Amino acid sequence: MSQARERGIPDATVARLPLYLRALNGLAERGTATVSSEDLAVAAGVNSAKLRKDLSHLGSYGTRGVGYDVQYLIYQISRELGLTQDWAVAIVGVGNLGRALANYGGFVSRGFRVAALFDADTAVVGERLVGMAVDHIDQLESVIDKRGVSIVVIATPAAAAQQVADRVIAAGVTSILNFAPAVLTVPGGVDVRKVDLSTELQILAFHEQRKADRETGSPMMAGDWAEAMDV
Amino acid sequence: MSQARERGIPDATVARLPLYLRALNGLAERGTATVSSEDLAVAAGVNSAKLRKDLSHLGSYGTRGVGYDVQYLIYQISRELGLTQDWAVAIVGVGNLGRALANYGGFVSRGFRVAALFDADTAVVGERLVGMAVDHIDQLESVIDKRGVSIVVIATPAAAAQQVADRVIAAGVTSILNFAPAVLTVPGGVDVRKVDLSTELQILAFHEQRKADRETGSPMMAGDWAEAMDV
DNA sequence: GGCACTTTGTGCATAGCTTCACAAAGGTAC
DNA sequence: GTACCTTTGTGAAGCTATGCACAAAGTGCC
Repeated sequence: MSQARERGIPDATVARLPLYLRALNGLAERGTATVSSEDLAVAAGVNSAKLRKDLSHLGSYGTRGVGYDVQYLIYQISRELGLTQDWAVAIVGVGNLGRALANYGGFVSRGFRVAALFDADTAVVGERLVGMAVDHIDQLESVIDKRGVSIVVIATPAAAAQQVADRVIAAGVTSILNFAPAVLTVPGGVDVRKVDLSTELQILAFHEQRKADRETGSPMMAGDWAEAMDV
Repeated sequence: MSQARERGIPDATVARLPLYLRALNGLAERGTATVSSEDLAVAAGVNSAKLRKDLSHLGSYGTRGVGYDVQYLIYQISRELGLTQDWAVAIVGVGNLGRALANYGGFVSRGFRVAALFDADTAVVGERLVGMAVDHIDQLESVIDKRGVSIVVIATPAAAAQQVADRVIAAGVTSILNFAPAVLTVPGGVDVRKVDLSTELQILAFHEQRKADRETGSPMMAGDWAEAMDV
């Protein structure tokens, strides 16, 4: 057991725990009782040594010669991730994306609950969505406080994102998931994660282009950029 | 100049280029002509040494004592990311998320174009969205081929994701952006990036819980897990 | 031209992450 | 109980990424 459990799980490990959890839930649904690190690693799409090292950060929950008890490991990971308690999530910005998020099934699953919806557009305020009325952004602070919201999802246009972040932080929120394509500046102690669709596409485009270059053998030269850009 | 430009930009750098590009576009809109690594780093929310090292991988595009020409750098990064050409993107799965993606403004911006929409539900097929009719999934291969689609976004339920991936790969696609909460198994040479809402929330929950633990000083004990889970 | 100032590009040290490889530990069969 | 098999947990090595700190290179003033 040695130095495990001493609080200090690497970020890279934390980022993979949800992946393992999903794989384990899949196994549990199919009635599997125990699983080896090798099999679980395949299901999660990672290297088995990495998987074992990741799990060893939580404690020594496997049995040598046998593997891991699926249910027990699900519980331990859930507990570590804080999913054994209920998190009240607010979504700010009920446009296309905000609606999609509110309706997204897997979202509301284990541990998370959409507790508030906000929008600045009075035409949207009052509308009901997943059994919840949309509140006006003016009520942000009071509703967050009243409903015990601890995680806020920002799905507003980029221009509004920083302002929303400032307000929810002032209201005591310290965890933000940002879908707006904007860099948020936040004080220390506040966690921001961002999901950015165009960034992901651009990364894919980079690799796609590289594959194409390799085939044709024409690594585009740094030619007349002014022409291409008309500056 | 030394060893730059020798093809082999670190993944971590590639992942940040879109961030720099966005910051630069912001500066360009405000009419800024040149920018120092320090200022650009602040705008992008990174360390300036890291920024300079990242940019040095593309080549030596700055001027000592002055900084970087905003327009020129925008062009160089765009070119490196492959945004000077047009990418035809298909979205598979026109549910809430698929619709949100299709309508998402920043998505269709620079370099990307929604060229096809697919769904398995005949009630959705034929519907028009962003000037584009939804095709039935049966037409997947032929439409991908006809419209030159090279990047596919999977926004289907998890159960359908692998099957969709197999089909688009068979149709010649080698870049996939996966929004379905499923691990995709793909052959070598195919790039998959995944965006997972519940994973992000779970990571936030982990940190949020840890903050709470630190305050109350009650690091939840590994108690009767069977009770909590009812197994 | 020379000097002072600014800012890039990068060598180097450090930190963090990944992977290998194996000893330790548990199970099973006889 | 012993021998053998399986699989975990982890030390150690290698690799990648980060950030400091500074020499090199440019600008502009006089």
